[in-house]
Amino acid sequence: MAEYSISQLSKEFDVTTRTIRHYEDLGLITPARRGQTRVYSPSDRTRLKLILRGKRLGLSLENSREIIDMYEPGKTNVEQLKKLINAIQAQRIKLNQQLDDISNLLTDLNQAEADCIDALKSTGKY
Amino acid sequence: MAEYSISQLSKEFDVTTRTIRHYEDLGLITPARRGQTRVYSPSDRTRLKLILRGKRLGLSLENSREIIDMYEPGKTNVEQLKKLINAIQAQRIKLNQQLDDISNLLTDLNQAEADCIDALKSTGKY
DNA sequence: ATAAAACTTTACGTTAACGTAAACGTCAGT
DNA sequence: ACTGACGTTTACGTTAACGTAAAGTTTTAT
Repeated sequence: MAEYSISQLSKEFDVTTRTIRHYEDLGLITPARRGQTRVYSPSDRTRLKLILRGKRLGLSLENSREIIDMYEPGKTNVEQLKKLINAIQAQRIKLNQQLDDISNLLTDLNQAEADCIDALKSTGKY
Repeated sequence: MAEYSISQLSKEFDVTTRTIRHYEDLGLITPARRGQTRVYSPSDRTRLKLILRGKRLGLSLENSREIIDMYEPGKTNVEQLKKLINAIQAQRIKLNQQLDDISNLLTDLNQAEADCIDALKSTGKY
């Protein structure tokens, strides 16, 4: 089964069809058509997956597109490649910052939780 | 120096004063006033810091407020505490998902970069 | 004391990322 | 032939998170 309908993908990734069409409007996915109906390939599905992952990371759709386009072919231009490498560097920095933030936040959450539990215990209701 | 002006904070964290006032509008920070002028305490500063960290992690301001409020006092109600613990659990799950996403994305970026460099090498211009 | 810098409030504008509704085509099942 | 389920386009609406004036006050520097 190397094909998907829009509602299949919408169910699989738990997004609305409107959302998927929106991504197409922005040129993030360009499914084939059978008549008027959209037909999604595994590659289209992967792109959607990457977009959603980007979303979870707080990337803009524009930003996601840039990253996703890195994996595509036709990037033979030297200047393009150098720009991509720079973009990757920048992205890596952001991600490492995020890792740091998450680590800190998790620590904070642990502390907050411990405080909560202590408070509960002291009520004798835990 | 246990005080900060709005522009001091705006410079330190590289956000506009408008942004800081916006957070106040939403009830995220409530600085004291000297006359009409806002005066920020170290605690206010910390709240701002936490908000901005939340932003980097893709949290909404509302979401950030909930988390930040966890560290504050006056949460003596048992039900409140249980709700907080649940919220913390949910947040932890999201963060772990993010960790996973970042790890995957970093791997992808490394691969993309390697491909770029290979492509550059083959042009003999690297 | 006068200009520049920093503060204030009020309020309309903007962008991203969709939601929502209307109005219509197409095909499977009864 | 009719009813749903699924698909389509077009287009206006909405929310979050500020931006961007405008118009005024207060503080600081020269």
